[in-house]
Order: sequence, then structure tokens, then C-alpha cells
Amino acid sequence: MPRPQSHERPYHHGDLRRAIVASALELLRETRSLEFSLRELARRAGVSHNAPYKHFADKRELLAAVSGAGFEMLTKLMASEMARLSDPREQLFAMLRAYIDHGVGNPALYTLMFGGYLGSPDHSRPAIELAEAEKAKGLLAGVISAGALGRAIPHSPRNEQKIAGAILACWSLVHGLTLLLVDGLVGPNKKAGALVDSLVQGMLDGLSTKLPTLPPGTWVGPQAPYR
Amino acid sequence: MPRPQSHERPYHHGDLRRAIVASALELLRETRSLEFSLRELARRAGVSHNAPYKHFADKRELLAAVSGAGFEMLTKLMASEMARLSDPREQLFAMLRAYIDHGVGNPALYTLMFGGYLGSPDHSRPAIELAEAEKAKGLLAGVISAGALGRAIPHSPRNEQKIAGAILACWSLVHGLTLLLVDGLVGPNKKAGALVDSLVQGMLDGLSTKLPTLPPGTWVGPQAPYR
DNA sequence: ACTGAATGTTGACGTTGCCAACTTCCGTAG
DNA sequence: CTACGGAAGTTGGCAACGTCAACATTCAGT
Repeated sequence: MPRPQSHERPYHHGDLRRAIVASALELLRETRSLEFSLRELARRAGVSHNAPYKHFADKRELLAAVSGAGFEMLTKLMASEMARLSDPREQLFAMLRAYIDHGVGNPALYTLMFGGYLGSPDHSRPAIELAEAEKAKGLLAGVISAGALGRAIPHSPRNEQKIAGAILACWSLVHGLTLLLVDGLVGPNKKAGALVDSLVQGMLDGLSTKLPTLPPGTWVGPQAPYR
Repeated sequence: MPRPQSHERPYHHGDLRRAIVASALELLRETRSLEFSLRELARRAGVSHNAPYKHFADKRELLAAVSGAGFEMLTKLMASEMARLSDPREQLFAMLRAYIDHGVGNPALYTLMFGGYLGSPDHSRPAIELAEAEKAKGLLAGVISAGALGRAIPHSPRNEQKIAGAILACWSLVHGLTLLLVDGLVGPNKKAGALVDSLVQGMLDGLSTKLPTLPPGTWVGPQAPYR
């Protein structure tokens, strides 16, 4: 009398963790909202409302994993865009466009990644996220170091600070623009590609001639936020 | 038998709406987290858990009001910083610094304002917010139009597009940088002022010589987001 | 074959956002 | 002056949520 149906629902899901993260990504994309419940994810995966706790200590931890997956997608996207080109300058542009597309194409995910959900109480981002975010930034840094600024500013120890400045400037610009687009504070965003092109173009030209030197003690990378 | 205490708790609070928004701002600043409950606010105001519903239809509406208050504070801050200077260029720098300070000094509020909490289902920001955000942007636009780009690009119909580009670039840069600082993805942020100075400096110099022309059809201002 | 660790389930608790019905108070029309 | 209608606040209830504790099932290694 056990098993009226044959091999339905084998008690152990097999790969719940992945299934849950996948469902979360799906939900984010579909609903464009980040207010989904842990229980809903469990339902979608066809398990009980408490099963996820065997894989995530917290809802927070779940969100961190989802965010991490988002960063992973982002780096993959940027890397593949970049791989099709050889000129560093063009690579840079392609990457930045990909960055924006990723954000605009999946606003809820982007908001989760950068919206500061995590790091509320102890204001520290989960390690998973930081690692993935670092990779994304590394791509940017690589291309810029490789000469996206033109040969006026070659990559040398002497230019370290200036290059760091350029990286930060690019990242900030693109990050901010993406958020503004996603928020609908600026538009229309059909032409986001062309938009960022012209902005970055102008900025890079400026940076190449008169690059900002970051104040000493500033570095581009993660650390304890606030204060 | 009514009124054992004298005139304690006069049943009608007097100015609940304001009190609630104030409490919310306080909570945001204190806890640096945006996960507070409507009921908690009611408790703080010394009213029942349902009183707020006489002033806000929704929690969303409450949050929108708080966000609006945040924009109001922001414009006030920027305006007062600006008023103490006369050179447009210096005004611009002061404003941008103020913008960043506002965000870094109150991360939870900033995240609420720009984190895309609102606009989930129908993806439209509450009107109150949009209006306030427009004012903030207006200040920026004013200063830039007034000549912050130097006399190479005076304010004339011919330069309309270029000026719009500069506004967008500045806003994006500062917005993105603020978020990165708040998120702790970049640091340390003690020197945020100097940081933005050098970045904007470089960018403006670049923009002044070779200003991006925005693709036709792009405008800087709110509209329906996504897609 | 036995056992311990993974993994999933059931049931419960406190809290939350919101709804409905009731009460208290104030301004104002008659 | 009084009656009354609506604004503002209260009480109680509901379903859903995040989380905890206890229990069930399965798998892996001896």
C-alpha cells in the first residue's frame, strides 16, 4: 500500500539547492519583484515548506546564493562578449553594454544584487557574493589595464593609480546608469547601448588626457562598508 | 471613571502621519536596515497597529512617503551647499559631494529611494517620489546649464543635447559611486569627497572637449521603466 | 545488515500586512 | 446648543510568512 503511484516523488529531491535557486531566478525574472517567499519556492520545487532549511540557514543566505548566481551570469555574459573582440577599447565597450543589458533585462535580479538587501544588521555581504562580484570587476580591470585607455596611458606601475581611477569611474558610471534605467528615472532605454557608448566614450577621452589620481588610501575593492 | 490619568493620550494623536514618517526615517538611520514593520512604527508612535491605515492605504504608500521625504532632504542639502558658492563649477562639485554624503550617511534611506522597492507589480513609481526626484535632478541640470562645463560649452539651443549628456553622465557617475560606497564594494569612503572630485573632474574635462551627443530620442527624465 | 548523517516532513509559534466592525472625538449645519 | 456625519483611533481576526523542534525516510560506508 505504499506507492500507489509508481516512482513519483522519490522523497529525496536530488538537487534541491540548485532547483531552489533556479526557481528564485525564474520568479525574479517573471514577476520583476523581489518579494517572494521562501515557502513559495518550496512549493514550486514540490517540497515541504521547511525543506529549504536543509540547504540554507536563512532566507538571507538563500538570497545571497541567488545574488551570487546573478554575478556569475554577469561575468559569463561579459566574458563571452569580450572574447569575440580583440581591441581592448572595443572589448571595454562590449563589456559595459553587456553589463547594462544584464541589469536592464532583469531588473529584480539586479536590484537584489546591488540593492543592499544583504548586509543589513552586521552590514557585511555574504562571502559568496563578494567573491563573484570581484570576478566581475576583475574582467573590467583586465580590459582597462590591457590598454583600453589608449597608448597614452600604458599599463605600468607608474600609472597604477590612474588606471584604478579609470576602473572606478567606468564602473560607477555604468552602475549608476543601469540603476537609473531600471528605475525608470531616465529613458527610454531601448538605446541603452548607444547611450552608454557615448557617455563612456566622452568620459574615456577625458580620462585619457587628464586622468584623476585617486586620493592615497583609496582602493577599488570590497571592505567593510559604512563609515 | 474615564480618564484616571489626566490628559494623557488624547485619543487623537494630532499629527500621526508626520510622526510615522519621522519614526520611519529614524528607524532607517538607526538600524541601517529597511526591514521594519508597519506595526513597529505604530508602536513607536504610541498608537494601535491599525492607526497608520487611516493615513496610508498601503505599506507601499508609507514607504513612498518616506522615500519622498528622503528626496526632499536631498534637494535641501544640495541647494544649501550650492547657495554658498557662486562659481558654477564649484557649485557642481559641492552638490555632488552633498549627494554622496547624503547617501553614504544614510544608506538604508538611499537604498529605499533607489533600490527599486517601489514599482514592483505595476512597475510605476509613486507620483510623490517622481516629483521630488525631478526637483533634485533639476538642481543638477540648473548648475550644469549655468556653465559648469566651462565657457567652451555655453548654454545654447545648439548645445542642448550635449548638456543633457553631461547631466546624465554626472548623475550616473555620482549615483553609481554612491551605491558602490554604500554597498562596501569600494572603499574606504572616508575620502568620498575627494574621490568624487577627482572622478568628476576628469570626466568633466573630457566632456568639455568631446561631449557625447545623446542618441536622438533619448531624454533625461522619468518614464515608464523596463522595456 | 547496522548505523549515522543527509535530506524531507509535520506541526507549532510569534509576527506581519491587511480587513471589518466598533468607538471616540471634532467641526459644523440647523 | 445640539445633533450628527465623518475623520481618526481601537479591537479582534485572518492568512501568510520565517523559523524552530521533533520526527520520518533514505543513502553511504563499515
